Amino acid sequence: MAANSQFSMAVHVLAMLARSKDENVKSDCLASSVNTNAVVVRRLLGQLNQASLVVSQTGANGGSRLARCPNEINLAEIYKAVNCGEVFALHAKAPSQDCSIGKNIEAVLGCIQREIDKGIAEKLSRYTLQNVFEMVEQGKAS
Amino acid sequence: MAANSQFSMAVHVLAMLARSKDENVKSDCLASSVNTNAVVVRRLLGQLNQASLVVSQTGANGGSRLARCPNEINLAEIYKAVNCGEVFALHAKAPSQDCSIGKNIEAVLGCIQREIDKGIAEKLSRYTLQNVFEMVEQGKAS
DNA sequence: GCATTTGTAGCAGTTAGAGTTACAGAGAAA
DNA sequence: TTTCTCTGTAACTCTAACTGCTACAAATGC
Repeated sequence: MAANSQFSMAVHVLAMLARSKDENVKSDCLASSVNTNAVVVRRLLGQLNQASLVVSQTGANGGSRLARCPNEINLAEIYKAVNCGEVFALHAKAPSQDCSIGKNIEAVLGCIQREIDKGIAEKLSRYTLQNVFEMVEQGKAS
Repeated sequence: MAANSQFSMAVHVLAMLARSKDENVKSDCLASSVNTNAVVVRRLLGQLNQASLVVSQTGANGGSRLARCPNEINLAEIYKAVNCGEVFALHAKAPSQDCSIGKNIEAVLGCIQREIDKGIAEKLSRYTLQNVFEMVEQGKAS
């Protein structure tokens, strides 16, 4: 499966930023906690920046920080920021239009897909970054 | 993203089998409707067979058919049969254990992940293959 | 000016999946 | 029994996507 670990990495990074409050955190520092390369983190921060979740600053004493309070950011926003946003993909190649099923299956699946995606967003939106941060700090997983 | 179109293909194939009732359908026929290769379909049918959703027969007049009535098969089962079953992947490489966040984030994310996956399964289980088949036949997407 | 840090381009390595060919084995029908 | 038809599966290539890395321009504080 498309092991999309971008979301996990994003939550991890944002939790680090939540811990540092208004202080800028360098991509190097984030990268070593996530255990990856600083460039990978900066690419991710670029996406989070486009979604208005973080603010970055170049230059000496630069780095990134949250654009909003941790309790004003929910996981659905994060998911949306880093994901194409579909649980499952529709047909890679269009099915045969000569077949009654091939002709209509995509519309039906698309409809179901949207419903599931809405459900995911709804569930994720119940968690704020603040909630996650607190769970992590308390070392409890629920 | 991990464009996992296996689920779409599986529903497509199973809908074709639902249409053919107890008659065996050849992988060639399924492949041409899905617009892919027969071997790809047979690999998928192997997974569906392991999940007891279809029965296949080798030899002349062989092929595949549903193992159960279409109204006794729901989409959650199909999803489970072809998917690793996680919305998002956890960290590819374990995060730094020297960081309080790195140390606990995986447990927290794992917990959230399981909750979301349960939500997806719950929503998918509301649709039977029969429902999908009828929607496709009627050419309506809801 | 100088040191530091981001943003981003460009490249190599890895992985997952799709598509293809090939062939052994099962099973119906003559 | 032989033959014809299918499935199951292995092996290979191609492609797309992601990761990791180096490099460097531009921004910014001192």
